[in-house]
Amino acid sequence: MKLSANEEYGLRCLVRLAYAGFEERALTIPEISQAEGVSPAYAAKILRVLRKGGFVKAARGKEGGYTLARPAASIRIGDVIDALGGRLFESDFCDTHAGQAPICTRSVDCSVRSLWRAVQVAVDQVLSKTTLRDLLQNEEEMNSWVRTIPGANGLRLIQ
Amino acid sequence: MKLSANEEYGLRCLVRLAYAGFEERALTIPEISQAEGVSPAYAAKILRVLRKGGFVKAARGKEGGYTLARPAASIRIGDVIDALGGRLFESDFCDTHAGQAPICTRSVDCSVRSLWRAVQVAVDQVLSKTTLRDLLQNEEEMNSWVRTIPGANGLRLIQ
DNA sequence: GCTAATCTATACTTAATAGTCAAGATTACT
DNA sequence: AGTAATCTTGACTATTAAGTATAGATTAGC
Ligand code: FES
Ligand code: FES
Repeated sequence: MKLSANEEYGLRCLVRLAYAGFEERALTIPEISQAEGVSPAYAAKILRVLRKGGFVKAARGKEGGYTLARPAASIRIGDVIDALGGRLFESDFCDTHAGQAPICTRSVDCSVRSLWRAVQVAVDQVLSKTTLRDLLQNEEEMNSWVRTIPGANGLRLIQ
Repeated sequence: MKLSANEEYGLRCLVRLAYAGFEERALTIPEISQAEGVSPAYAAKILRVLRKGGFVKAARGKEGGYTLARPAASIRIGDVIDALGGRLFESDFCDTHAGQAPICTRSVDCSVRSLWRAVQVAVDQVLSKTTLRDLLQNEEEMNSWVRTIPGANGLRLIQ
């Protein structure tokens, strides 16, 4: 249960593009790569995923670069994370368990599955209510915003 | 953001041991391996992690096998998952970002970090309130139980 | 003490993810 | 048309996670 490298860097690239969008500015791979501290080749690979997911668009040639494909407020972070790293608990998760025969406690009636589903729902509750626009604020503002997510209102971010 | 194989199988092994505990029975590696549909060698590897985490204890020799190290009600699933697969967002996560120089949007003031923290809190809210004892019920019972978790009360398990 | 059943430890192989490289395609500018 | 800046693609290598193999240690029962 780890964030993948794609998720970590991909989201950060998107945020950076969103900021650049304020000034109607496209960012090139070298710019993004340097800003995020990853190699240009790797940045390119990540940007490709984001492009195929429909979150950014690219312009080639001189004066080219990447921009958001649509307004930050209409980009759900949940969708972004799905594109970059898949879901924690896919709906076919239990079809692909290792063994064939005596799967789980009681096959079709499994409390563990219920737990995983609950965790996925908890994650989705945060990620599907957050848009890229929401990430364009400083950490403190973001902390208080997160507390307003319905269903997650008990969240204590300060440990 | 995927469940690791360790997490998936490790938790299932624990649940099985908990059921066996009802009858004061130890389970051997061959038994567990067959029940969960993984190789004996792999089951052994997973059981070792669980043992080192203090969740199960092993008895060697004839009549040996694994049993829970303590009552199911005192085994928090959050702790189990931590031992099996680490946390989504470790506290030093942002210290270990790739590049050195211009980390994240504004280094010490990062909205992305706040979001990851919120996701981690959401996950913990489910996992730290669930004990192994809670998993010893059927799926339907488990579903309704999960809905009672404070802060997660908006959870809809049926999609 | 011997044996068979059991766990334990470490090393090894395979598969998946992370990250790099190089050749090609597009565009703006002159 | 030529050139330099840019994205695009697929193949490659490196690192980590998943899974296997093997030899050793412990215990119960005879
Ligand atoms: S049936 Fe998939 S976790 Fe139990
Ligand atoms: S500082 Fe770590 S995600 Fe921004």
